[in-house]
Amino acid sequence: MINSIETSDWREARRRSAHDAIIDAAWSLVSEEGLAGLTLRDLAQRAGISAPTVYAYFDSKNAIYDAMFGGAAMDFAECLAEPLDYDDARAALITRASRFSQFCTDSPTRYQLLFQRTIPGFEPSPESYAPAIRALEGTREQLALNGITEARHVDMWTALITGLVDQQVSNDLGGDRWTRLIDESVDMFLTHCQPARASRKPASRPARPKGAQK
Amino acid sequence: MINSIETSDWREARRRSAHDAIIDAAWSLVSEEGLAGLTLRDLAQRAGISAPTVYAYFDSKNAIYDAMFGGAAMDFAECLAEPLDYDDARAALITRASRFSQFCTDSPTRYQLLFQRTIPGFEPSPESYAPAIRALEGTREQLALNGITEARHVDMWTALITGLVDQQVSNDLGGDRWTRLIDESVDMFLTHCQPARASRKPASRPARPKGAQK
DNA sequence: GTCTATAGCTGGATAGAC
DNA sequence: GTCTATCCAGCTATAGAC
Repeated sequence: MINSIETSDWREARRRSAHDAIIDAAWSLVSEEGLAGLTLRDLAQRAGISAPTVYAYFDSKNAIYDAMFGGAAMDFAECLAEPLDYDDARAALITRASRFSQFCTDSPTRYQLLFQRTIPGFEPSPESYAPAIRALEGTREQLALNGITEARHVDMWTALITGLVDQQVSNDLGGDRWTRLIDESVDMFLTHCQPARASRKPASRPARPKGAQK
Repeated sequence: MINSIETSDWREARRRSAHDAIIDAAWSLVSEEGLAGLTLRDLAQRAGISAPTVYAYFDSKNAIYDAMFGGAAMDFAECLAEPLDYDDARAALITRASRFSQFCTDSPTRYQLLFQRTIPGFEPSPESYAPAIRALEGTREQLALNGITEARHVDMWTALITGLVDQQVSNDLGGDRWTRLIDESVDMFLTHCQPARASRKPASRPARPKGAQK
């Protein structure tokens, strides 16, 4: 990608690409067999290497899960960090919720890994977890732009949106039975939480014209 | 329990109690080791029998999960079926949501088994699943008593409540960070969904004075 | 770094005596 | 129905040659 790299970076790049190839194979595998269905043998076969070779890149099976988690968390943060329409705080909030929903329904396996802790002995490392925290911070800022700052309202928001997504993923995969309710749900939420605002579309934006997202 | 039972019922009763003892041991085990941590060896040890003896009562490991699921589903339906205050539809709805929440947070493992399908090869049998359907029907009726009949509003309700519970179970086990938001969330929901009603407390109940539950 | 071979373990399920 | 003994499959992870 970048011109003029040194010899040691060469090796590093090669190693990194093999590393990534294994993770790609892992995603491909779990998308078919489920998260718990990941085995080193199958993974190695799909990656075109032998099982022990995997250990040249990862210390353990959980290290593979952690790398998957870390990558997914970064994708997640990136997905939500893309610029929004700052002229309409409400529209931006809906967009954000839709992106979250889209991200989750795009890959239920990824959703399961990131948001439902279901793998027996696995806990993500703090490094892998960090981007997810950044994303929540972004949510908080986005809500603040809508005049919502109370902690309990932020909690209501996360419950509302994850509830919709969870129902969608659990009970209507591939459909839109719940995700299509995002608009109305956000309306309901804003009408309830926005303090002294009668109509839905805010006439004046609350402070801060830039820098909401990353 | 009942007087004058026949000899064949004796045997049946004994068998049933052994059956139940195994399921009890299974719940005890998964509450410590997690749902995926259930193994026939550990289960047998906790039940005070040998591993193969388990097969005298269950055809397979999944049959054990199914029995657990069935019992939990019946408890669930029963929990929600207890009589409510029919004088105040809104209060009854809140009570129902609180019971659901309580039921789920009482035993996260049971919640996981019933509502998050996370066990690799396991699908509950229709018989085991039936009570859960009954319970959802009860929810629908309870919502109808609040004047809420549109399908999309029923879906919004389930998403809202499961969202709160899910966040509670996932991120604040043992606390009440999200469950304490039930009241306010129900208010928000009713204010949004109740068609032509300005105030929260309905002056007149919509039809049907009895038979909401069960 | 990559392989073959295999250790070491744990799991579900079965055989057959009692 | 209950046991002991065992089978067989699958897994993660390591050893050691190349």
